[in-house]
Amino acid sequence: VTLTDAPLDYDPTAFTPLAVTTDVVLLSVVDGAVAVLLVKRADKPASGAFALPGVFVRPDEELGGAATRALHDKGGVTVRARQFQTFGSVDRDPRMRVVSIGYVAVAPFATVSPVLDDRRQLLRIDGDAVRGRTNRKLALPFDHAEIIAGAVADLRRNLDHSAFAFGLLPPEFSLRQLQEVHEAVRGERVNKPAFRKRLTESGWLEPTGRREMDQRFRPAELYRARAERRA
Amino acid sequence: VTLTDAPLDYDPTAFTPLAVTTDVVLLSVVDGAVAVLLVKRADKPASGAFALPGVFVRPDEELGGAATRALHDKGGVTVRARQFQTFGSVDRDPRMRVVSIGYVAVAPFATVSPVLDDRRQLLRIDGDAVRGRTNRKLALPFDHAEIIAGAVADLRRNLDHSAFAFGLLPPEFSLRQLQEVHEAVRGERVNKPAFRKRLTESGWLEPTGRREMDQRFRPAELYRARAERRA
DNA sequence: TGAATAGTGTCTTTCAGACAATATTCT
DNA sequence: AGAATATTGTCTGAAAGACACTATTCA
Repeated sequence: VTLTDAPLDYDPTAFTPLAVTTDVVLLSVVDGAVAVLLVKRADKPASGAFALPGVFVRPDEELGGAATRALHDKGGVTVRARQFQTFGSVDRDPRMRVVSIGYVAVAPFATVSPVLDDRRQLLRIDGDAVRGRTNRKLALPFDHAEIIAGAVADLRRNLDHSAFAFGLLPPEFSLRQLQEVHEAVRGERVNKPAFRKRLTESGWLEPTGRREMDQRFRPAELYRARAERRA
Repeated sequence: VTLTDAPLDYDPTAFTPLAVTTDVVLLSVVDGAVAVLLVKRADKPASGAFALPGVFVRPDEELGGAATRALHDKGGVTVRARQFQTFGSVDRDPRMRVVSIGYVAVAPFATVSPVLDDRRQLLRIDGDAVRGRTNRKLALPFDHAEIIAGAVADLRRNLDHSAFAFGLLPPEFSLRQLQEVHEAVRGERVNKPAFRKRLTESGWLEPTGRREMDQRFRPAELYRARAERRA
């Protein structure tokens, strides 16, 4: 079915197709701070500027598939993404009207680091701003700053309600690492005993029996995330 | 700027415009149950069936504006709507590819009741299903059942975190009414003293000094929602 | 043995649920 | 007075923060 011979609904004059994209915010924690994967744009507008990986949604492609494709083809990373908000201001793209469906994904630094180069960077988020390699505040094209802020807010909201946060860590991790991730995302320190008690009794964690290696002092127990929550 | 002479991005073959709509889920509480405003469709497909009020987004129209227009023109109600999720399965509309941005709104029954007639009905939500006038489960067109379920879940999540729930009540209300609304949305009873203490100390409520009238027994104090939260 | 971090115990505060008592209004 | 509901008080248990203590590892 093409667009032109489709039956019309209600008000025939109101129906004009729009450009639809997905933009993906891949978040990670680097040195105790939340960071976002940005890709240097090859094309106009804003060519050469760092921006979120995004693609136009194809007519026969699911929205989640488009998000995965954006992250894979432009970001070089293959992880699951979750829809969080849609951005569609009339003037958000200078070329034309573009509605962008925002997706958020998380990954441990080790998963992202192999693909980083001149064109792909994992940049620290400092409050509302993204800071570049030289610690300068980056001006992002379109409304990508707003999209990133929305993704971080979404991650913060869902940190406790889901297993989402484990995606920021390697498969095996210590409770200290988990706490550092929580502190980085929430932007504040948390109480150690309370955090440990809450998490170990949450049913999400499974002890591996292994411990940290190459530590200078007492090594920590390692845990992994359970696929299914358990009592 | 028209779509055809716009500059191309990255992969030129990937860019085809899609139809974009907003569908609005207006929720209210009727007789202790959550209900949704549905409108009888005038056009194909599924003409004559009850469905969510929705419109195609115009090229020069904000998304929120399209949601307001859908609710106003098709629903006959003028209230603020909030974006909650975007639905875009390839086959969700039999005519063609349509991406729909879901909005949720709330209103007291008294606001909606004047516009109800044969074509516009406020129907009770029972678990996952919508029940019609004759208490029969209604089969909704497209993925509107899924959209409604998403809106209810969103309302439930945000019941405490925002002033959103006050929109389900008239400007002045008693604590008992407020508790009934919370119970209807959450689908379970709540503890009365705890609820009262939590709400009265939340900073959202302002006593009006007035009380209920036309009650057979002791009248309850009336409150109104504060625009700004206060200590 | 000491440095440094992992992990635990205890006290206190806060908050919500359970239950019941008191207060108010109308018939 | 009595019915019926509004409002409040008290007890209890769960959970988190503050603080400090014990345990473990390596240099």
